[in-house]
Amino acid sequence: MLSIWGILAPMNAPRTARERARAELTAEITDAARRQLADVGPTDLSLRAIARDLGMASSAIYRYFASRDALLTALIVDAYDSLGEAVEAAEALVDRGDHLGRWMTATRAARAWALDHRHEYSLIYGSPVPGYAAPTDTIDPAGRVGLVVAAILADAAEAGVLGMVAGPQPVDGLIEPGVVDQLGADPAHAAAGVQAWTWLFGAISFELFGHYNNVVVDPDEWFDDAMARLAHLAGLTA
Amino acid sequence: MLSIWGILAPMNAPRTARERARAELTAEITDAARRQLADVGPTDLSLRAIARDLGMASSAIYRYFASRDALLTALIVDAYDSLGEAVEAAEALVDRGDHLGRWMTATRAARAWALDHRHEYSLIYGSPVPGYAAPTDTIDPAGRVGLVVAAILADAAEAGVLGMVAGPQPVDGLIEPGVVDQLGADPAHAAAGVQAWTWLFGAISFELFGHYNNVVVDPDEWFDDAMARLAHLAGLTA
DNA sequence: TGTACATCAGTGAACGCGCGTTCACTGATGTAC
DNA sequence: TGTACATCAGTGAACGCGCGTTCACTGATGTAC
Repeated sequence: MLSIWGILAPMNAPRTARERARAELTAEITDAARRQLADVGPTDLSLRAIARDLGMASSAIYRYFASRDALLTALIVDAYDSLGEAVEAAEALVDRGDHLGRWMTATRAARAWALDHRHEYSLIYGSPVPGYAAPTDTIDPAGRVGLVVAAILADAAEAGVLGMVAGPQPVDGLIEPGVVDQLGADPAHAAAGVQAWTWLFGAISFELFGHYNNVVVDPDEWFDDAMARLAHLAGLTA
Repeated sequence: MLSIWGILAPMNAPRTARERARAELTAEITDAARRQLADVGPTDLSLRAIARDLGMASSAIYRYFASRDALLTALIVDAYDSLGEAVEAAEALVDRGDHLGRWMTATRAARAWALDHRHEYSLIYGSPVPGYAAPTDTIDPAGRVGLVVAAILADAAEAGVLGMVAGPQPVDGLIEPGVVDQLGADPAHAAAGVQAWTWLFGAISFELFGHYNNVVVDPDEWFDDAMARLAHLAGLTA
């Protein structure tokens, strides 16, 4: 029987019963918080309500999270990771050579995740939670979807099927050099990629936040149309 | 001496001292609320704090607004109108034949307004305020910026300088027929216009909500580049 | 292997806060005769 | 023009609520000899 601990143990294994219990309860708290986010929005998320849900004293939460903000940070990281995983998993199933298909699948997966996790989506792509300052822990997970987009563009470039960026060519230096490197693209396509990334979530936010009410007929069709156009914009046609 | 009341009087003039006082205090309340929004975000907006700021009893607010939600609605309408006016005013100064210039000016004005009114922007384009359901009063003011965009495209079409929508042509029926009519465009350009409208605010939100931190070098340049590309997408090249 | 001490988890009461909303009341403004 | 009554603005106290966080304490788990 293969244990996951056998693999992970070397770095930070919960060895004692206490440590195991601690890891489990930490997870139970974030789970309860996520459950609460299903119907309540980040601002109304309440430590006391979470404690109630778990049948424990509200003060007990403080054994696991230093403050409400610390819990929020954990939830934000989890949300980015959950979204990132959903997008990566969906995209991984598509034929590597079908770059446009990979883009459409990845973006549809992002939208589906958002529709399924509306308040978790708000947590990461909505207006910032008042009084909360995101620590640096959130930077890496936040980049996962962007990296998927970048990989698609990079693969298309390598296959020689990446067209020019549509419209006026972006000047150099728009994107931080470190980020351009990380994306592994030429500056023009890096810029186009960041714009595609922006507009992907712009479209999802508009839908989720109700701006398409009485404007767009069929949100599914509409999204596909927008994403196809975005792909074209970034030079992705096949 | 021309009085503004002389012009507006016919419809709903505050004739008695009482009515005048009422109109003034209503304005003072929303002003105080807006002042509070300068540093506190929609969710934390407090009736009691507004009353304190005006030196009146918190219960007095209820003579002017039925509830916190009613006040929020007024603020939302005002914010849409303020944004709409800023965009309309800026755009109106540009040579009518310079369609691309009108687009760039309009979008820059939208961004400038957002940067100057961060929390008011959140109020209208951020995540919905929890527990608040937007009434229909907000629909018309919300459309003002969209109409400016539409007018630019329509004028370009009339002048015969509106190119095709970039990328795959949008299928018909994506946008509600009533809205297409209101925009006064063919269905393809109506769709492109709504996408441009979406992505305009997508870009502004990403900037305001911090997603460009450590990604984009110069937000001004970046915005212009994105908007130029968007214009191209909608067929606007001159 | 058993004991003595240190560490940690969880409790329950309390602190201090601010909020939206209601209500009975006082005093000023407006209206009809 | 003056009086009698109705309408409205604003007050201040109260209701009922929930929140994040702290603190002294009890009991269980882990560790060193």
